[in-house]
Amino acid sequence: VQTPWLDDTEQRAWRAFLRVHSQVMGRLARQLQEDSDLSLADYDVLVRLTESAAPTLRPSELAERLQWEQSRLSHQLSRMERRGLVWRHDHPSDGRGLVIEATERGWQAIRSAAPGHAEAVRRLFFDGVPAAEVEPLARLLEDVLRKLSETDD
Amino acid sequence: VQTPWLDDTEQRAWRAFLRVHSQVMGRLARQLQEDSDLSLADYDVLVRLTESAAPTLRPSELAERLQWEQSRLSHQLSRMERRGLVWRHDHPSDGRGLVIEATERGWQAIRSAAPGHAEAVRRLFFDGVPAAEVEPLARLLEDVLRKLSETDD
DNA sequence: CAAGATTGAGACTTCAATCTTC
DNA sequence: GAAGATTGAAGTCTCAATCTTG
Repeated sequence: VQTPWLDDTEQRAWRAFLRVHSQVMGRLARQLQEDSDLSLADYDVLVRLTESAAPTLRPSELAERLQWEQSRLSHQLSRMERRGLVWRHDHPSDGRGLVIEATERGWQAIRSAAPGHAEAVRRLFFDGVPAAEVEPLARLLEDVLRKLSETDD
Repeated sequence: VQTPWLDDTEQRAWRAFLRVHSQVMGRLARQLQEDSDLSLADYDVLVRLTESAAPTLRPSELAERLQWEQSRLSHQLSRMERRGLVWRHDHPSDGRGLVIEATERGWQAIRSAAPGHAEAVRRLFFDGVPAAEVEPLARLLEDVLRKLSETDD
């Protein structure tokens, strides 16, 4: 056990991390909304749904991939279904469950939104990162994730 | 102009960045709530308020430091005032404005919450980062921020 | 009773509209 | 009219409670 406080460099890194996240996400959200009438949550759901090998996913599986709570996903799917972006039908063999599918409208939305979104991520985030540091950064963040998955609290 | 897509390494880095943020923030929020009955938003407001050299801040100045919208801050201050964490009084010289101050209860809350929060940030984030990479990481993120501040969209 | 999923209430954020004082 | 700040409505997230089927 060490002193609880962050040292100056940690403080700088941590505050910069938080600011980068809020700045980039804020701008990405506005860009997506204006250009494609999608929220970031809509976008993430559609990405996971359409990048899946299978044509449909169960809510629990989708929640797992998004790392969302079931309840959050359920509310989100209700809103997206209302707007015609996804479908819910009964699971073919498990009467307790459902199966989620992107509608044609959902596919069109994600196909038309993806290039602009990816371009924005590159412009807002990666333009500030030297090419040679992208791989080390990915590694560092993946190491943090690995550490996190080993602890409960 | 290049291809709009992210390459594999960028994709890895970006997804890891998002996951680290949501994982860490989710756990920090639960820790703060359970140990100190504060939300992350409460915590951030109190930090800015109590780390200020002056005893009070105007809402616009506080919003600037938090990088929050005025409206968000106003709602947040209403909730915090209701719970006795901050005070709003009329600005001494500018009749349009206000001045915000942490109450004694607010000071106690932040003093008692800060060590546990800092410890959690270190454990959840920095334990996964080699000491020699903290400074380069801070630099990298600050460079991204600098780039961001130069662009509008 | 477990698992899969939804629901409703309450807290939080955003946007546009509003109010007051300079 | 512009600046400082608040308000209300609509959308979103979390938590606990609930419903249905295995």
